[in-house]
Amino acid sequence: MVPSIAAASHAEPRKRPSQARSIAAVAAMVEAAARIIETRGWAALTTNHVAERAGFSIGSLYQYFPSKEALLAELLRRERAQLLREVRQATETAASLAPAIEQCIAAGLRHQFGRPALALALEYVPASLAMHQEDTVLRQALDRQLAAVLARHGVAGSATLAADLVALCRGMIDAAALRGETDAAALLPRLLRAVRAVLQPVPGPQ
Amino acid sequence: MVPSIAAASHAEPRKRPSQARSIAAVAAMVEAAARIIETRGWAALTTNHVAERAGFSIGSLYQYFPSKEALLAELLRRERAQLLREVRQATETAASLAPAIEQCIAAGLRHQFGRPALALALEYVPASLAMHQEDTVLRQALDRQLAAVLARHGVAGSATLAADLVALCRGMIDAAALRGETDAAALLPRLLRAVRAVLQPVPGPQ
Amino acid sequence: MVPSIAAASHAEPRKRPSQARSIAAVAAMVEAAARIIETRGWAALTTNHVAERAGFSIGSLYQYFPSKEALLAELLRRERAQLLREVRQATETAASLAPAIEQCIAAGLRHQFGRPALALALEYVPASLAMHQEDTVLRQALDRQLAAVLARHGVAGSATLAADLVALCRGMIDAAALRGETDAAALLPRLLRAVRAVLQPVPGPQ
Amino acid sequence: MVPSIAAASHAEPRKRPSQARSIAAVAAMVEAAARIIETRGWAALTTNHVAERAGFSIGSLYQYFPSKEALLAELLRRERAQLLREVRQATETAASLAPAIEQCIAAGLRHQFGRPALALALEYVPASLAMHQEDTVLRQALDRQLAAVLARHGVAGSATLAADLVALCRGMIDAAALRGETDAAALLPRLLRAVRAVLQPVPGPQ
DNA sequence: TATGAATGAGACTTCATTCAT
DNA sequence: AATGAATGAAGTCTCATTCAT
Repeated sequence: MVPSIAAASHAEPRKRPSQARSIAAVAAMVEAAARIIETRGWAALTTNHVAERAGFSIGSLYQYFPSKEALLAELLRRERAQLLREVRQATETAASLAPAIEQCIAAGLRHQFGRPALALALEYVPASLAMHQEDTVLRQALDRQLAAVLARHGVAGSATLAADLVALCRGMIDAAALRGETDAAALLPRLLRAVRAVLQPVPGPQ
Repeated sequence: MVPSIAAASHAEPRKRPSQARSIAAVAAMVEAAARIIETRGWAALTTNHVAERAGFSIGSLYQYFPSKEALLAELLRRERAQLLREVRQATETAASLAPAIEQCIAAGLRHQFGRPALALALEYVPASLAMHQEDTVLRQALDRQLAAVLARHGVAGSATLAADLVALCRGMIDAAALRGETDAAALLPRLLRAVRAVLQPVPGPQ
Repeated sequence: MVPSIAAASHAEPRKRPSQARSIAAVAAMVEAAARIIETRGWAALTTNHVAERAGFSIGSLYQYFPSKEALLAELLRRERAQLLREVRQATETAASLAPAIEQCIAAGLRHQFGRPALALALEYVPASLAMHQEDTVLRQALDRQLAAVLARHGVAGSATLAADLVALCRGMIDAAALRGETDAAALLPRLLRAVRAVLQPVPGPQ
Repeated sequence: MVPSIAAASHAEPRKRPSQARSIAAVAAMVEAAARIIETRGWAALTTNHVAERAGFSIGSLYQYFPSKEALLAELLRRERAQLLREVRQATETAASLAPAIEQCIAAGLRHQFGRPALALALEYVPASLAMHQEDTVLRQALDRQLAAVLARHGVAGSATLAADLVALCRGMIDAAALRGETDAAALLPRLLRAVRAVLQPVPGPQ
């Protein structure tokens, strides 16, 4: 009856926390989850463990989240929201395409290398219907964000191109992180080069 | 949420199967696991289920694999070995760099779109120490393979560049698969363009 | 996710037990459940407790029953089947209506006073969809059984009448048990009298 | 399966409500409980749910009732008191035995078919020591009520007979309700006939 | 060697009840 | 008096793994 990830309609936190205490509690639990994933991996992420690390009882956790999955979804949102915000800001403030791109990539790197273990783990969220939807939504938001910048600056075919560029960067960043690279500064020029190259008009044959 | 994988001491099959029957048994179990992952996801991959689908008893499964993790490792090896083999062949038979690259990418696409659900799922293997090591080894093998081609054809800085190229392709392919793209032919030119662009000598700032 | 009685499709035991050991295991668990209900009430009927009393691990219990509810359904069936069997035999062997009725009532009394606490408790099965259906089916079977006898012996309006007679007896027997009466012999004549009276042709006014 | 009711020391409301507000609060909570049982069954009857439906905080509920069980006991009393009152009135105003009986039965039918789901559910109160005592007391009160009428009208052996008559009616009414019968008018003559038949002097064997 | 019944730690979740505010 | 956040014991159920046959 319980387990296996029920296709849940409850990937939302249980209370729109209105009071300061509630907000703090939710934040504490999400952060506890983040730290466990970071330090001990998905396998150690049990609801009891999260509650304990957050300094609450298990009952309290379930007062704020209807399920383990909802907690995870919230964590995913929290992390991705941060990235999305930075990307949005970059695309809105940059004067032209080049710096916009550059700042987006920088944001991506900050996101990945700020808490590398966490960021990497969140790319591999245990699949489940609800989580997958959440994930899809957030990925699309990022793709759209970039597509908009490209379009605004007159780049053609932007939707697919944007998705490819995001995917390409993500692939390179994740692989670097997976190999244990910790130097974002060393990665940045490689990313920039790749992205610029792909954005270059295709040289005609010959 | 995720059936935790008890950390097993070795991720090797229990016996170098000497008899034809053993080889067939191992293959049947690995394939059963693959089919379950493909059709019903990680959550449904229980050892009992695998044994049943393979037409064996659970006891027999544990005669061939010391742990669930070892079974997974074998599956991962099987899949990646196939890709490695094709890539090696491509790099060895191709006359020059361009067709070598092209055939590598084609191999990657075949691998991903041959059994898309499986390939995608295997990028999200529930992390664990042993699996992670296995995964690392196989990724490095691929990276080295490509680095060798690049070096042979006089491309400088080949190690990092190779890793980046592999990562870039993997990122784009996975993202496409995740979005539900099923048309490898449509993806190929985008990959080729990206790889070629990155391989192009950097235009001087002039 | 777990609790509250999920409207289960699984009120059937998990294995049609084919081997002697399985049959014994199922029987042991059902009987353990019966004894717990008898001695300590519904509240003490936990799956862990049942398994322990049956001398099995909790895992084994779930190998034979897909849910707590299925175990209960099996117990209900076991008990009611016994009653149904006796009633069927009574109705088939009795030469005329009077002894048929008499033997049915005697069967009812045996059933109730054989294991009074259990019989009483089973009249108050915690409602749930699956259990309720099971219960309904078994009640109807009993009603139909009696209706058939009545019809065979030329009593008109038998369906409703039979249901009423069964209900009337059940009410009297349960109430007696609830009051702590333990003397079936004292109850039998009262039941007989009531049933005969109701079966008597209605005396015309005047 | 059944939310176990912690054995509470007393099943009395916490205060003889002296103020109008208290009386209203108690009534609101009891009615909320009734409605939940009616509409969503025993499984949904949680104290938090009751408090919410009644428009109070869970803390307030525990100011008026020492335990969930006390709340249930109060509900049981409320429902049975209503029935008892009607029965008492019937027995006190009726001129002779026949109409007294008739009105008692009518009261029983009103009680059952007025709020059928509730009345039926209350016959299946999750057993517990305190509730069982409460239930016993109320059943006895009803039995005594009827025994008194019988005695007053010169029917011999009234105590047991009364108990049997009550039980018989209860059995028939509950079974009808359980089968989904909703027509009290159709049930009344069957009940009357049964009761009258049982009250008839036993015909000599002749 | 093969079988599959048995194990049991441990996961998720609920809900009656308390108590600081 | 009222609130509702917090508690935590306890319940159901799963699944990797073992071992007697």
